[in-house]
Amino acid sequence: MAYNFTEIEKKWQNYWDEHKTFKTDVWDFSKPKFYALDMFPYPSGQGLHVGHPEGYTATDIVSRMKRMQGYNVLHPMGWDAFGLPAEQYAIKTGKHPAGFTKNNIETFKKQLKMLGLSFDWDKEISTSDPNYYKWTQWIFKQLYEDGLAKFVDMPVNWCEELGTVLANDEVIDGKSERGGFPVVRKNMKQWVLDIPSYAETLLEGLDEIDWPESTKEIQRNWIGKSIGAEVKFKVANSNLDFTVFTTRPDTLFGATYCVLAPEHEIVSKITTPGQKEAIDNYIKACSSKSDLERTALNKEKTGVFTGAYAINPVNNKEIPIWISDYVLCTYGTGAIMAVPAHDQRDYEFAQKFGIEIIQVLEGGDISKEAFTEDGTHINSDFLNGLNKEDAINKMCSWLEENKIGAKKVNYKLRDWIFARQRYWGEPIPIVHFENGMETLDDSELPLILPELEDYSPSKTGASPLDKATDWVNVEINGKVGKRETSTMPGAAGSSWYFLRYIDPNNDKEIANKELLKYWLPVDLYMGGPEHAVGHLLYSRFWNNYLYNKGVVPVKEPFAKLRHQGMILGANGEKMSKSKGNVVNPDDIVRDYGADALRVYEMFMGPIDAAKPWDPNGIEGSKKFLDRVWRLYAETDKITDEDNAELDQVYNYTVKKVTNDYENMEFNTAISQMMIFINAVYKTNCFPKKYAEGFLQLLNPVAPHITEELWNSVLGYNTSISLSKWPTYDEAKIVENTIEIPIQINGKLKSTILIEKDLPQENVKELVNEKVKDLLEGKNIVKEIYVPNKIYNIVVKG
RNA sequence: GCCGAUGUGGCGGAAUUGGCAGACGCAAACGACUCAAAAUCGUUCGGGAAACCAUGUGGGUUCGAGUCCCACCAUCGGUACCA
Repeated sequence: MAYNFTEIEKKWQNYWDEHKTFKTDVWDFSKPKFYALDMFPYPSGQGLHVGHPEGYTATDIVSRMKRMQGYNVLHPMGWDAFGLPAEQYAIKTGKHPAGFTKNNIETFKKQLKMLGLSFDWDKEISTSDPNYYKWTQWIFKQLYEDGLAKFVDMPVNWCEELGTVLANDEVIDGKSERGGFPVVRKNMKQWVLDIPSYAETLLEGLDEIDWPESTKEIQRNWIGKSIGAEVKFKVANSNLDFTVFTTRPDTLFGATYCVLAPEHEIVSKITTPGQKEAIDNYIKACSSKSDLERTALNKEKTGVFTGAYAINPVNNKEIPIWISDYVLCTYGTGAIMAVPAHDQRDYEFAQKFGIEIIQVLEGGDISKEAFTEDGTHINSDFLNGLNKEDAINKMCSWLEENKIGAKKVNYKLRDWIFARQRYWGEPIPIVHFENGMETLDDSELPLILPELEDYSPSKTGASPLDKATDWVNVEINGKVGKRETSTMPGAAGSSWYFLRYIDPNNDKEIANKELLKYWLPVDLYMGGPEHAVGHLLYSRFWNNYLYNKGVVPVKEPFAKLRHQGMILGANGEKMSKSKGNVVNPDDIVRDYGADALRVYEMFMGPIDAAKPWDPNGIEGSKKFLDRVWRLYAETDKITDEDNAELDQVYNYTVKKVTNDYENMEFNTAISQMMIFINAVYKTNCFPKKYAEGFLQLLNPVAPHITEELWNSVLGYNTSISLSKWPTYDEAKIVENTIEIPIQINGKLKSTILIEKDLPQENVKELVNEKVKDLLEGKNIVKEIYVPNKIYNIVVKG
């Protein structure tokens, strides 16, 4: 018989709600703490998809086990409620985003409760709640006062279709991450956060945290540290100069020209009259190119000679100055020295425009391509004979002595563009006056979003908030000003939400200091790998900043991070409506129950791997739960007697499941529980203490059925969720009789049963007797015995 | 191009980290129960008649390799003129 999961699951969900079973007393410092966090969802109108329960179940399993092991567990959930999709929907329907966001949250919450997740709902937060974004605004204010939030005129990623600027991580292949609309470079006055000033801190912090190595590597690449030198070049026949950045100062003798970015400020000053027209045309052509065009055209080098020459400081040779868009104004100094013999890009450029190529390193064939590896220096005066490392050091010293350059570290990491010309985000608490700007006083926070008739953005870069004239025009201390009308990006609210869960209703500070000290860092953070350089970098930045201010007690917010892999459709492709392979968790819960869904998603494979959904797989998981149910509720096997037959498998199961949960290897934990149940089916008597222990092991994965059996079969009237985690007896796990494989020349020929720790001589005797026939006429060269593991005989002839 | 990850039966995946490859589950086949089917309970289940051959391919180290080393191929992620 199959059990009535619909009834049972509802019953226990209500029980947990009514009894506040999972409410965390954050002030109880008597126990060790465990903070288990999920990346909070954006409450879209689509509701939950099957990917959500995967990560949430994983943290829920660990949370439930830790709770039973005596930890004080914080396991909260909330809503990343500001963002573009809600706004696009508001524009289309004219409805206020707050209204339908609230409805979406209700739907999400209902769906999450239906999955039996042990969240403490008293800690719930939403980023669009003024009581929450008051503190997002407060943090912004601190950043502004400390000079890390700046209002600057700079080229930004402008998406006309969305009517807003975008951060670098929101632009993929020259198109907007949301919607795939074209993105162009445009100069605008923008709010940016100075994340580059934290580049080194963010890089170093990666060494201290337990994160997937691949994710750390993505962050390292994104930060993009490179060590080199800056070198000053004088412009011939003028008193102007410019500075280049290079990682290969050792190749300076091979520099045969310089290239400036088209936007470089010195270009107009050095261009000779004869070259002016060509230069102006080139600059014009570059500025109208979109990012997409620039990247698409990167195969063929283009550029124009300025007519001016620079003086190579090491040998006073005059070398031509060109401009080209292969040099970016946003990296380094926007100017390079070009060494065509030893840089592939310079090589292509020099080949195309017939510029001299001077080899300064031995090796390679520079008639075909640049030689970019290490080698002995030649044609380089005082560097001759040195290798790369020594030559770099010697050149840097020389540059410093002669005051024409110095060692320099550069990072690819750019300012975080922090304003969006949109409605549905946190208002920036700044007022612009005739002469300057000011932040709002703390007492004025939260600065609440005004109501609007029309949420649509303009194509010109004006924010929808500009239309709220009553709100925009303010008078502060007798001065008349205008509010800042751009809003913060979605990643603002999510950069610190994990702090707020700890003390969600505090109206004096972002959270109580003592509580932060006890609860931080997050012990387990679970979410998709797609946030590697967005959210996961921004929140580390904010947390490091707040640490420096003494607001939070730890530098790194997330001590351990794990990713859940994507659940693919049954055909192995990404789920999508157009492919018709979408699995809806509501349907699965209705047809099989939440426990079966949880078991299946955890059993599918390693948590971080991408796995296809198999409709038969969910059946199999349900069958396993039915088997457990029948064993407990429909047989008389459970007795007070002992059963030595189950000692080994039971104790091993407790050990393995406990370790596997700890290591987040849920698929093998479930396998072991299946092995245990199979063993119990084969025997006549199921000792009650083992029956209890097994239910406790299964509880984190399948909380409803285990509560029900704990209560109705084992007769407890308290929740299994609050029971004490089972222990095991190591002595009972070790088997006394061991089957030893016998190999001849490394190939398995036979096996033999021996007593554990039998002396080698005795094993040798037994083995040789066993494979006597196979050894006939052969010379035994060597015998290898790995005690209690394997016996290998090497023979000849 | 560069950086990172992955590659094991018909399928999802195990393998105590160098020691019996294929645990557990799905699918399939057969049997029991049933008038019958479903459900359930058993049994079989990488290939090959066997010797043997099998963990993407080709080499290597080792008594012994899915696991370590070298070269390559494929798939997936990240990144892209970053000097």
